[in-house]
Amino acid sequence: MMRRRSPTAEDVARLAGVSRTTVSLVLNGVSDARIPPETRQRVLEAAARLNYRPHAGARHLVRGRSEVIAFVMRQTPDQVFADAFLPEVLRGLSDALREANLHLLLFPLAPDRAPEETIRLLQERRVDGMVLSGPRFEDREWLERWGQETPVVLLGHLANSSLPSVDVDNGQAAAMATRHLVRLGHRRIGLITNAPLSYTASYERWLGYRQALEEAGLPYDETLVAFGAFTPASGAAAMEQLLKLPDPPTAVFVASDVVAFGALQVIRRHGLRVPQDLALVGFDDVPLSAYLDPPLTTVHLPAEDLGREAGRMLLQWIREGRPPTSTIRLATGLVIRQSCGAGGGA
Amino acid sequence: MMRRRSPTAEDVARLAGVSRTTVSLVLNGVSDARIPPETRQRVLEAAARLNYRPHAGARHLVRGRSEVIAFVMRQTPDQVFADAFLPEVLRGLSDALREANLHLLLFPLAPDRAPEETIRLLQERRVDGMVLSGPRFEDREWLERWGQETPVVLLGHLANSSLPSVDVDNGQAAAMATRHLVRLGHRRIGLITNAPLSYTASYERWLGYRQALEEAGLPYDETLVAFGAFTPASGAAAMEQLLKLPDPPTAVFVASDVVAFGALQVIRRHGLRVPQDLALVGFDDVPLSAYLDPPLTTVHLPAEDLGREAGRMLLQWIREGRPPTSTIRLATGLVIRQSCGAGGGA
DNA sequence: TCTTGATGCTAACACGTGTTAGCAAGCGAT
DNA sequence: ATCGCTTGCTAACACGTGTTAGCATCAAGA
Repeated sequence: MMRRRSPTAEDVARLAGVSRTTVSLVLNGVSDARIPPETRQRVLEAAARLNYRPHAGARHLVRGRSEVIAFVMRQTPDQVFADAFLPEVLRGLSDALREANLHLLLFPLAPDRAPEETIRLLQERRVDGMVLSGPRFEDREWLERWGQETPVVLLGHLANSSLPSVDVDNGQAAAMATRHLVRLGHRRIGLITNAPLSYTASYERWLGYRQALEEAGLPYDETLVAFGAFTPASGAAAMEQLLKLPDPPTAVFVASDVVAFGALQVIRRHGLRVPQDLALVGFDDVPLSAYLDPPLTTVHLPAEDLGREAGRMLLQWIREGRPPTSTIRLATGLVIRQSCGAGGGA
Repeated sequence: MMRRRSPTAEDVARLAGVSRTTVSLVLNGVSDARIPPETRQRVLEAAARLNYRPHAGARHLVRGRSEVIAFVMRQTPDQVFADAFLPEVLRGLSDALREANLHLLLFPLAPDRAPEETIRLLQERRVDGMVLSGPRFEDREWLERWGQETPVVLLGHLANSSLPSVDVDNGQAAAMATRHLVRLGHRRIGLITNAPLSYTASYERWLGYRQALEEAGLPYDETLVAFGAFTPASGAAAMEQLLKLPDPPTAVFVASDVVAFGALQVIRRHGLRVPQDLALVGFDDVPLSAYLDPPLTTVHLPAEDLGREAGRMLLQWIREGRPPTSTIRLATGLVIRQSCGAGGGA
């Protein structure tokens, strides 16, 4: 197990019978250094024979670029839904970064912890950029400051922030989901939010819901709105509240699949059938919501695309040296299954 | 946006009125260098004032340690179940690594891609170790070779490999699940595997199932075994096959929750009730299986612990300089809900 | 024959840190 | 006065790479 020293450019140079400089010029393909093909060949062969790999640390030192992007996860462990998409997001992101030879360094940062420690580590690593997934309100200040020195892209939305971000078009999506219920003939349509309205995404979905009602000439009835908070349990409580109403809704848009799971449980406990007695539309298209009974009609969240777009924006910033001012809002689609009552094949 | 040069140890030295060596000695807390408290204080203050952070690349170069661990994800995007646990695993892993100041560098490596490219990157980065999640049979050779030079821990199991690994005790778990059904009085207990038996985990669960039957004096009936392959669709097909039997089982152990989702759908389509007509036990305890109808009784997979243990083993190898020969098998627990017919509160 | 310019290479510096060997000053003991 | 020992520091090297300036050699042109 003695860990032997890896070959250096010096070793390659010796084997090829040239100087280390020449090795560097050849391997980096410097074009204005006129190296004749035969020398080039000798160097390449020597490098291959020794299985030479340039030392990333040394390269970082001299080039000033670490070729590393930090991925900071800010969501709580109980925000299950966010978790469900993490792998997809990571795939999209690393896909986008691959072409630029950038790598992802992971920094879990639980929301109940102060960011100082993580900031320190980010600085030590001299990361070339950062993607923050699930920014929180309290993060605004340090993020803005950080953004002065290093490219940052937010995955999700942060109010009053000038940083570029990638998110789903929550308003459009929620309106689309609600419109779908309107089109199916419902007049009393409830809303269970995915989180308190202090969360931007939650607020935007609420706005979309209201907009769709307004378009349809339906009144906004406050009693038909209940608040979830990430978990199925919260969805169950919210649904209980709605079912207790003297005149309960005939359809509910639940702005999170996971929250909808709890809601669905409660509906069943009350002996009601979905969609006959109560129609349901969710949000997120969690991988397993297709396998509920009944399969959940829901808004599809393009997780991999979100990651990929975040990667693209970051690359753009890095390449051009200044932040793209834009904020990207990805459109979503409605996945019509059976919980809304419009489903085929039930 | 001009990216200004970060302060170096030299800058700190100048500000504190000492040499760079002294700065290094103070900041690294070298104990046998007798630095008087007041000098120490001056250096610390200067470092704080300049917000000095040592350059990780330079450190890597001189120390020979990158302080980075590679996390290689080998699972396919459609192995949904693996995805579901990734975030938890990552949390456990990075928790364990934090104390040693190690960080996680992510390498998605789709199973249909050759590993050479990734190997090259791992070598360039000079990672201090690696965790491979979801090793595949074809990976054995390069992994063994890699393990000669760098610490590796497998998350999951690889046949005929001498590398340390962390996995769930599949046999024990499957036996426990099957025993539970036996105890509930079932005599004809079916099995739907999570994957073809060529997968180690699948094979071990099959063995555990057989063992439990044998303990109970029940015959092993080949016709009661159907094969799933990761997806709900495969579970649906397998369950169709079992229900077509002249004398179908009264209970089925499905060795994967996700596969069980498909199976459950088919059961419902046949107009059968769970657990009254057919009892079901799953495997994995996917976050959402608690919200099925009925909630799924299942074997809990301690994902975060798996990650943490993998981290611990890796640290041990790094510290002691030689691989721990052991393979860790984490015990699991049965989460009794309602699909098995023993559940409370239904 | 001398100049010019291209060709094919290399010496040497820079990047920011950890670490070893050792230097100067002070001080007590011989 | 000399020796030895401690205290408090620093000079200098090493780590592996990218890059700039420049050095020989040779051929062609004046």
